[in-house]
Amino acid sequence: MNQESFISEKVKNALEALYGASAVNLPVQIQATRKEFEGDVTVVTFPYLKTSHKAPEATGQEIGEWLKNNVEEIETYNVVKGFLNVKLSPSYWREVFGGIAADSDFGQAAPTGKTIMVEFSSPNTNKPLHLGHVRNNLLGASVARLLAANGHNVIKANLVNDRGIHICKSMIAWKKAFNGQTPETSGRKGDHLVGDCYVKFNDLYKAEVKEIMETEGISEEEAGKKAPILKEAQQMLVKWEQGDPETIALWKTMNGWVYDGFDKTYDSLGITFDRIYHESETYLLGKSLVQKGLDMGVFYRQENGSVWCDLTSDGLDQKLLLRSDGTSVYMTQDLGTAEKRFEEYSLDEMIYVVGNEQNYHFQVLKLILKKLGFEWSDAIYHLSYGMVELPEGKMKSREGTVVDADDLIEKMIDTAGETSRELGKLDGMGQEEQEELFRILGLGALKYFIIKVDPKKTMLFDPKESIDFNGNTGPFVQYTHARIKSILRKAAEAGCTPSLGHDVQILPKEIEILKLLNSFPAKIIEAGNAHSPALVANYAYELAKEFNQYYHDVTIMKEEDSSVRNMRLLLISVIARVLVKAMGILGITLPERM
RNA sequence: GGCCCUAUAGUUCAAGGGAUAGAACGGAAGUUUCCUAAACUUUAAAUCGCGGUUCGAGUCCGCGUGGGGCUACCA
Repeated sequence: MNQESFISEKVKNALEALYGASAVNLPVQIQATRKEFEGDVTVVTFPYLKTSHKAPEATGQEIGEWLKNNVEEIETYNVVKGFLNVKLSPSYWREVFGGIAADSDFGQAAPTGKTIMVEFSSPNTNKPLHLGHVRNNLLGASVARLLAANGHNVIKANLVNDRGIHICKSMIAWKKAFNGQTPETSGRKGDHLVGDCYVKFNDLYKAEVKEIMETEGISEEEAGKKAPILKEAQQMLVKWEQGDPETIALWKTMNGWVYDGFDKTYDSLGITFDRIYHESETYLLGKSLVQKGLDMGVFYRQENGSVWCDLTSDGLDQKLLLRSDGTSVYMTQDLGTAEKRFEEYSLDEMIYVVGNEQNYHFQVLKLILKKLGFEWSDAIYHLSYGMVELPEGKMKSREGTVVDADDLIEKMIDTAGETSRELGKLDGMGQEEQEELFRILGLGALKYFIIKVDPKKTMLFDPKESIDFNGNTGPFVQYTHARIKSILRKAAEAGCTPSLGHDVQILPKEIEILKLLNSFPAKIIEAGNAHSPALVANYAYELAKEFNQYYHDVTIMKEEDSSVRNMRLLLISVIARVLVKAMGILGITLPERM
């Protein structure tokens, strides 16, 4: 229990004692005391004025006096307007310190027994991953770890879009322009090679359309429909659906290249999945739900045979669920997939990490599931994130401004290397060790930069300037950790053992740090409830900053009193541990030295 | 047209209805005999506009303005 919930409970006792049993239900507003005031925890007393029938100051005094007399851990209190600042005793903090130091997995919540699926990444197999996917992947992976830290059983799922007309386009272009080329013979990473095919298809298509327009003198729209290469792609899709062996074989081969390519990107981002779904296997799901909806009267059938759900009474539109030719749409598939997942895993929550351009889709998905009578529709959460924009605006593949994930990662690692060399930090480090360090730093910078931003906001990414290694960044936290480890190594060499002596004096500065450390578990819970790893990132930064200032202000190895020195060593070792845990949730490794 | 998101220092981001809106980068000025200057200290600089709810609003509500997204028998 941290200091805030501790005081919160005591305030409830005070309210009951002072104002009667009914006062227990009054809200207890607790916050950390601002630095400019004396105290550790602040109680906001405005909500009690009506019950106490007294002025804010008098009410604060009354509650403060009761707390001081009845709670031995409370040392003093003071009242400023409607704010009651409570100061806890040194022995309280000593106990807190000991508790944290003894908890080897501090910040990890006990198992809750809840199962949560997080679906993220969900790429198309016709183009390599880009910056937008990077935000998706980093967000999804860190939310999954955050929920795991909250004690939930987490299933990381990836729904790969491996079928449809777009895949056929890549296949056609490969046959026409890349025949015989493989990732091995071309030296091109598989996902990039297939991406090239997709781009090539569009080039060929455009050329055909232009020619038809000129020779037949018809509009671009009409010519677009007549282009032979598009017809070929459509025929190929039909063949695919019929299971034509040759088509299926090529499809499998090319998708295989893409998966190899994706795996490399996932690997460098440190991303894994527990369950991979392929749309080629799930796209027929949901059709049975259409019948169910018709039977229940929540769907209706038009004369042409198409099936719809009327959502106008909920402020939305009509939603198509089955085309007149009997084929299903994306929504139908998503309904079916959701049902299957909840059945298969008895999920308590299902989180979709998908860009905000699909907000409407998920609004509709939840609503239709509710109308179909699934109680778990409320357990669906769309973790919607904003786009990543470049200084010149949105990424546009046509203008070649798409930031490729692999290029980006490589560039980050290179930059980390250059910076390290400039700073001359590489003494006595082997080549391999150096490269591993550059990877850790480059990716740390990238991950932190992206995760620290509130997911729902559009974020700006400036490839030239945005990635700093100073300030509120991943490398700052990494640097802090490396410094602590360096001190601890020296201490170990000198034979010092971090420990908390019985009568060691703990300084106010140190109590500040203990407050911050002690709020870590609550921060994890708060971040988990908000599905927001950004809160964890900001916490880690705060803590790292506290350390840097602290270390500037106190002596450790030079400290003559060995019990004080050992206490400080213990304190910084706890800081290091909490930093590792917090940054681990973000998927960021903290180096031992740098 | 309808629906959703968003607006905070020059810039990129914070701020569970609470006290004097907090950092970082960039600008100005300083600090190297515990560790590692990727650090630390000092300093200038902001809530889009108008109403409302509240003891108290950057935060909640309404209207307006700017930015973004969605509104396919595409996925």
